[in-house]
Amino acid sequence: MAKTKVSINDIAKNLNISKTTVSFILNGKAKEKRISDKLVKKVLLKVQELGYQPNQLAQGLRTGKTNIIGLMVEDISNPFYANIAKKIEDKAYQNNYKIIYCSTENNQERAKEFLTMFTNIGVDGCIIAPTMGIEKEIKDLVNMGMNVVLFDRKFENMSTDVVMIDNQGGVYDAVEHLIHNNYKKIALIALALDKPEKEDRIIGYQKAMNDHGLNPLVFPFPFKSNLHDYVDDIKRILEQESDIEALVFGTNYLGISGLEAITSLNLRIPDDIAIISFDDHDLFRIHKPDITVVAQPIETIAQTAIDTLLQKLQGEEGDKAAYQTINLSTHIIPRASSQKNNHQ
Amino acid sequence: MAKTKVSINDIAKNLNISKTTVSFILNGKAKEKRISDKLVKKVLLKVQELGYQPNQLAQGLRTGKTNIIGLMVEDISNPFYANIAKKIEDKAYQNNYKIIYCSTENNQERAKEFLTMFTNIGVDGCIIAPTMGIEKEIKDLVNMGMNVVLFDRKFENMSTDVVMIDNQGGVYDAVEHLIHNNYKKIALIALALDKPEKEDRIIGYQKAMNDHGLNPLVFPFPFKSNLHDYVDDIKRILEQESDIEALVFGTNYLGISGLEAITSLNLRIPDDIAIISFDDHDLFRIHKPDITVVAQPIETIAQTAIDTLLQKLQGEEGDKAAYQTINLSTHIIPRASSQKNNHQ
DNA sequence: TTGAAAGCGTTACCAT
DNA sequence: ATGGTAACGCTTTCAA
Repeated sequence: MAKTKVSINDIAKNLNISKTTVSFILNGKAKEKRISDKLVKKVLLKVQELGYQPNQLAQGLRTGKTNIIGLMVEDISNPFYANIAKKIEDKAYQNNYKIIYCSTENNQERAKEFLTMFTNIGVDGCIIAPTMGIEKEIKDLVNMGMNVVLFDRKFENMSTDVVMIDNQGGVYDAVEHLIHNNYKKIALIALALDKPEKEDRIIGYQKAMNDHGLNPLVFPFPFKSNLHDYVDDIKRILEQESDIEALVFGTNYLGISGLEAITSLNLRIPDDIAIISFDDHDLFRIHKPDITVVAQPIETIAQTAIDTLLQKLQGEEGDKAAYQTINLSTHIIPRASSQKNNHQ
Repeated sequence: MAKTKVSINDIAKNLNISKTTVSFILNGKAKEKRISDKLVKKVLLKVQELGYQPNQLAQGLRTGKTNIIGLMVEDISNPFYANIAKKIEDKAYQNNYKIIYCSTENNQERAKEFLTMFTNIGVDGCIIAPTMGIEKEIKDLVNMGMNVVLFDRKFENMSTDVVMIDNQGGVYDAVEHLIHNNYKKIALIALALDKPEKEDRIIGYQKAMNDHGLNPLVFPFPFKSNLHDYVDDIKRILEQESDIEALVFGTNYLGISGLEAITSLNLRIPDDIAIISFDDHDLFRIHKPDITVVAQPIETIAQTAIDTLLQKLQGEEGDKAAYQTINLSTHIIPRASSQKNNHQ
């Protein structure tokens, strides 16, 4: 911690005026308080000279506002979250907010501790991609008056703004895309933090399969902190279910793990097996063959989340009551991994 | 910001004792102050009951310690930095420190503003992967008594701890690896934020080439915030210098851009051109053929940086004077992109 | 037009 | 063994 910082008192003493006056000037209330232009200039000059910077801790303590936004994501090293974080941080910064972020690794305990940290530190609001099991804690936060915007996952009956994408529709489209390319035996490998029947990506898959009279085949996975563990699991699936024609992956790291599994089994994409993954990724774009994906509108998600929060933070107290759920749609980026060369 | 938080006063009033006593108990000074076990228990119980959490702003204001560490990196969406950030955050969290991070995008102005933000907010220390041109600001920070650990890049004559990797040696090894695999016309594509002759990765390349009597061919690049822009540049190079046999990339995103360029020109790796890149990446591991890399010891870098800082923060005032530069070495992960099948 | 003083939630010195 | 109170740096009400 910096030692000898110059405080508002130093400015005041140095100029033989009261710190009140300095504070007024610094907070742009000079006109309102009809402080003479001369004095204003003198103070501003001294501020420059002494390199005064307000202590945000004291400011925060006094005003109850810290200009800090808490951002909680599942895994900051996942490009999906990293890019959202970057965008959010950028926008926050432009509006004079700082981001204090944390990466939960889907650890419920950690997530809870981060939430109390947010309140202890006094963040003005937070943007959260919630993990399972922290519904109560978030509710408490909201009840205490914290401004919260959720994204990526949501809870039922929660009084917060939510930015979601159409997970069901995204996977539905993916399955249809495969069906249109003449694949029939299509399996889904997806994360199921909650019960499978409550996971939208699984639901979307099942709907699509049913609508086309095909048998669904779902492999639900728990979250694993070591992503490499998925590779072996997927290899096992591929070995046991060798008649699978196409695979849909519910997240980018499942897709990447799948790619590794497929490669190590010497299967060819898309001839032996077609694949399509949720979330775009450099790797999917550059891989040969390149991989068809269900792309999330990352920019829009970030933009919407931060805009919504800033509006709450800067808006009237009145409109705090109005909560909205914003649904954004995904789009398929068709690439080589989902269309057999010799087909049709 | 949370509204009705229970304060230490509430506890005191509720129990009809002074807040001093509560504070002593909460800070583990009960024995030292010989407070009765009964009272201690009663207070702790009430704390539980009321769900008291200390206000860290007030704590910070009073003690001059915030338990916040500032982390500044070039680009949080680069897996190299993201993984380091994750590791650092993890370790910090275990030691009851929070991370407030920011991503400079190599923007000098932004970096400077973040640094003043760090002091205004009163972080206890910071870990910085510095961009060019902020040498003076970092020096000021250090002079104010801030604990600073630098990594990834360093400045000369700076009184801070530094965690570096052997950039020269890493590239040197890469070049030798290629030479051993019978490549002669080896070019380097690397970032040069500073003058090329001051960039260790460029120096290492030149040394290696000279030591083996080969002509160096360096393509230095400025930082570009849109990484896609590199692709076209690299394509142009490949078209103009069609006799290049092997390419060394100075960073992972240059390597990825190179891969895109090579693919779009329909060149085969490693038969038409061999490549080796600095920094490992999922993409390099999974790409076909997989890409040889100079891997940085990410875990160790993160571990060393945070350990060094924590030691400073928690250690005696005395050892602040001792600064060390820690050099870690890289290692080559040989893969298919750097050895011709028909060679030898 | 300017200033004194209270107060935000803590900690810590000095009493008792 | 416990409590009163000043202080951290700032904002803001009230007074002059």
